[in-house]
Amino acid sequence: MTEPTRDRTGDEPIPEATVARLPVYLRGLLELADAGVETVSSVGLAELAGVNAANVRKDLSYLHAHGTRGVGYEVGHLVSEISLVLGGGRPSPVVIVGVGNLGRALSRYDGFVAGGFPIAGLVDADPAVVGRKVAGTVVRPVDELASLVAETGATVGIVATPAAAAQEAVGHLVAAGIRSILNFAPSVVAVPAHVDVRQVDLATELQILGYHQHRRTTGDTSRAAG
Amino acid sequence: MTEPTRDRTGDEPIPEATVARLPVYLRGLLELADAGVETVSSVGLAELAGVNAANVRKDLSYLHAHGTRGVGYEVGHLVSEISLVLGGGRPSPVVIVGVGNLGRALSRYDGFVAGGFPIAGLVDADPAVVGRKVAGTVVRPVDELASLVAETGATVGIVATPAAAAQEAVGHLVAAGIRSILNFAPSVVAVPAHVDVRQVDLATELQILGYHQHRRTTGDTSRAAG
DNA sequence: GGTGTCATGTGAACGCGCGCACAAGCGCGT
DNA sequence: ACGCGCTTGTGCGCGCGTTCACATGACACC
Repeated sequence: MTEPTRDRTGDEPIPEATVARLPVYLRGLLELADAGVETVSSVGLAELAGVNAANVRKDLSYLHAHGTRGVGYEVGHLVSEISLVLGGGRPSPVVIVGVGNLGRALSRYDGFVAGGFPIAGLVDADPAVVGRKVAGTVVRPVDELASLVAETGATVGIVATPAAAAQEAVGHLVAAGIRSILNFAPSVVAVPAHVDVRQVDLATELQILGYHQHRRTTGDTSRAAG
Repeated sequence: MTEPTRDRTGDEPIPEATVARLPVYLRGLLELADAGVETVSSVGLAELAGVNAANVRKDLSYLHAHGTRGVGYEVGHLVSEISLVLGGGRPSPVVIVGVGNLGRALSRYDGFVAGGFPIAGLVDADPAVVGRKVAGTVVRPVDELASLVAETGATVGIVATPAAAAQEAVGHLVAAGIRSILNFAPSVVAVPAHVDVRQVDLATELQILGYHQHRRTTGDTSRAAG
């Protein structure tokens, strides 16, 4: 086992692939909790999350969520443990930059609030949009971004601008003190080292699907089935 | 898992990681083409895409897009080559299931059409939504999904329903002959082996960001060594 | 026409992540 | 009390992906 420098309680570096699966586990666990289930095995959780059971066990071993041999894991304990690791235990208000079609949809998306990410405010560069009320929140101008972040304690920024404005939007967010950014604009943005950006590109996802489909139809050797 | 037995011209299996980068390259190349640039080096393209230059070269080596030593790659050639690999050369109409906030935003998203994915139609299970016109298209009931796919030749399905309805929506799409699905619902869905599903979960992305932020603030290594 | 400069293309090594398979351990029934 | 069955926890091997480093080769300039 490659043991990193330290093994302190609470801040071992969890592998990125594991972190990406934790939210999926959490969703399944919350469903189980709603259904009144109190314990779950790695196999059960694996099916719920669509991954391998050994993978689940290894993932959970990175947390302090030990299970009971012969029984399984306690659902409630796992929920609180994963929630703690992912969110630090408290909600992270989100600022959305760019109130176009996508920005409006995101501001109304229930999953954010449910997942501990309430909408702290909306910002747009277009004067025609500023001042309008969207999803119960008044859209504010870009130059109020810093004060908005300060007031609400927002820690996450969502960029939902056109591609051409994405880099500028990110710049504003960074200047306002935001260090976690979710970028929906189809544009590679540059950020300082201490800022974390995740890219969500809808068209890219479709193009990846397109590759596989194109591959299945043209390079299809299963045509004559052998 | 497809059989990597064959190595014919035109359908070598391109590594998944490479496929995921090709759309990013394509975006950068289109910008260059717009700017009138005719050739680009692997270093230039790497900066544009935010990846390593050697990675770019290896990625492009999987395509039939050979460059010229000492000069670089021809932008136009790369564009057509990547487009061909990703889309098969022709547009793939998209059917959107679920016309809630997200579905409406997606139906109006310009990037889809620009990327070769025109909206073929909208479908919803809610009778109150069916018949309404969204983004210039009339929402149709779920039971017309199969005929809609047949009429429009749609090849891709987007699921933008609540989580509880996602599995059913996927079932309808599969039954209608769709083999490429982009699922925005926060739910793991089961599909037959010949169907390809990509998951885009907004809340999950935020939670991953939350982990890193939580880690930076609590397990701050800049504190004291040892 | 020769030479220098530059960029491609690729061989090899490193690291990460995944999955198998097994040992360790807990609980329950007898 | 004891053994049996179930499940966790993990060591190990394999494959993918990334990156460095270098040889190959084309173009431009003189």
